[in-house]
Amino acid sequence: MPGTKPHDLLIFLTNRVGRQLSRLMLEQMEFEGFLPQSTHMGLVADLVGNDGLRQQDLAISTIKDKGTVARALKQLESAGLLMRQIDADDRRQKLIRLTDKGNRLWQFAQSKATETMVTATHDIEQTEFDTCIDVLKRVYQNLHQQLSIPQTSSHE
Amino acid sequence: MPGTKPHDLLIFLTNRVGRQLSRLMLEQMEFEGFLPQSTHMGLVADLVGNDGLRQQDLAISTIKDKGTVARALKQLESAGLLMRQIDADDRRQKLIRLTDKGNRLWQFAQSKATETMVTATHDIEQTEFDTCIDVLKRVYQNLHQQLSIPQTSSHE
DNA sequence: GCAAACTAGTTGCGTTTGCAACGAATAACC
DNA sequence: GGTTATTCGTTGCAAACGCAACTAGTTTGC
Repeated sequence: MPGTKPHDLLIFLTNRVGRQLSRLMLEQMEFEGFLPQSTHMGLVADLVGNDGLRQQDLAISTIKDKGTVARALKQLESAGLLMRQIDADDRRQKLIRLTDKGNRLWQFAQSKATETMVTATHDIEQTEFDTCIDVLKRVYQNLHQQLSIPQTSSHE
Repeated sequence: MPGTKPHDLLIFLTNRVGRQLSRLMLEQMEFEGFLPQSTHMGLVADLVGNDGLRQQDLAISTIKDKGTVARALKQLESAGLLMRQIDADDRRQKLIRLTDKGNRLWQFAQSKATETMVTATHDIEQTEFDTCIDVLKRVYQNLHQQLSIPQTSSHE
């Protein structure tokens, strides 16, 4: 990627590394008859240890359209990986909770991820890697607020 | 994203930050009547200062299917942003070169990217950011070899 | 020189995705 | 209390993507 200024690299590097990791990991990810996709795993990652999230929350954190989230959750539910329960306090929203099988999928994914990550980071020191993760987390947080706002409905 | 081990974060962080940056930047990217998409900009980024790449090369570096690349390049060509010229030495392959308009698109994109990147990195020190870029570059390189190999045709 | 194997790019097809329109439930306003 | 505005989730639709089959051009082996 020559000809780019440093700050331009981030958008291409994140997109490409993300796709690389997704492709390499997902091809090993068949779990009890279910073939998860990138979208599925992103949702599961947020749901681990976080019972009771709403679909809207997941759409915002994963930066996916709420329709996309709805469909992916439906598939995960059909596969028995999570449950969607209508909130009694506000019957519009559904509260989402991983099942035991969903949690096992997450454990399985973590074990499978190790090998790929060893290859990916074999020449990278731990402190450098940690800095990278930390920077990405902060970028994510900084942009998160930008992206959440657009609910300023255009009413004409 | 709680409940994750450090090395698991990379796949989700890269995918999410990549999508965040793509969405924020692309919505400002209309250029002389052309509305570029993430795939278009990824290709242009590789073509800047690199005349004569083949479609196959671009498919590998951007980690996209060659059909996807073919279609995106066709659109960029129609918009007058690049030219595809059949290689006289090997008439199967097409050599790709940005036009002046294509180079102007890149300049335009860089100018538009600045504001978003300032927001994204306002609380991040330059050295940290550089380390992050460097780590991502190395991860990209390490995985690149993994992904390029699959041409070991299964012949049975 | 010719047939088989291979490679670069294109195209058809099914899946995934984002956008927009919709229905149901709640909140806000008078 | 009833009307209007918002919000959450679903669904229709069109665009984009990956896979696989295909065409055309090149290389290999005899």
